[in-house]
Amino acid sequence: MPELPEVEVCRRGLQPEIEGERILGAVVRAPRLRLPLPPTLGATLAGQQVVAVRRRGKYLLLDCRGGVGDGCLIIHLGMSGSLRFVQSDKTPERHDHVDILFARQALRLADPRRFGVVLWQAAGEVTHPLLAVLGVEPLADEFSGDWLFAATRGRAAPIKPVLMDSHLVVGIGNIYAAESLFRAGISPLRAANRISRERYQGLVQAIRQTLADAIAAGGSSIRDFVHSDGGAGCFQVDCAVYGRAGASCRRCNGVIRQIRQGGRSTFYCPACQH
DNA sequence: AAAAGGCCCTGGTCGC
DNA sequence: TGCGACCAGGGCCTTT
Repeated sequence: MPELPEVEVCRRGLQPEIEGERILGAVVRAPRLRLPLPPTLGATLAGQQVVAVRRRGKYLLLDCRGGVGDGCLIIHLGMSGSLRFVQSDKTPERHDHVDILFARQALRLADPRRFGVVLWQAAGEVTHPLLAVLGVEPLADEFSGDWLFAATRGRAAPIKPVLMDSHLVVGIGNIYAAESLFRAGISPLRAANRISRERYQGLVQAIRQTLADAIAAGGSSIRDFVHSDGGAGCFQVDCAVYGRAGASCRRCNGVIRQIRQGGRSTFYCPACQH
């Protein structure tokens, strides 16, 4: 499932291909994903030039200029979304919901589970509600141990679901939350407001390193996919704890445990994480 | 305000 | 072999 690193790698793959290019139109084959698709997307995008490819959290933002009016195409890949370039006349498969048409190729969105989002935001409007509520970027300077310590005062919930709260910090999903906590030696069960400032500094470093490693791994594995949501769903092919229930911890040889938090699986090493 | 649970969706896996 | 139960999971929503 695409978390921040996957989306960032996707952005980097898209940028050289479409920045500065003109959109000829769009084909929309599904009425809705997580949200209804803009019914007039093709007409809105026709003639637009892509002037920038940005990322905010797990959202891809394609800034556009020209056409019927400037704006931004907002794409979220949900859990199972992927983008790839195809020849425009290539027969779409069952879950190929949207094509963005360029002169030499089409950018095709597939999303079997339909948790993704494609929206158009006209320029000049207030920040889209989906983006307005997002927290800080974990790779930005602002995201520091001091900041996270301060932000978690009064949060009695376990640290793992707190890390996954996109209103606090964006882009950290189930996999990287588990991996980062393992790297930092912090139990996913520990209350967020019972972690010291010093340990938060270590956690922030662990998060940054985990995300950076995954981006690096993903950047080296791109082929024709702009983004691949392949089996493991994470570029960090070599997860230390995620998906390893019952296996032995690589640090202490203890047994990796799987529990449920907030309806979601959590993997951790009870011996290494406190 | 925070926290917990439900819901959306499809494909893969597992037990009978 | 077929079928139903269950799981995966981001992010919204509602309820407490």
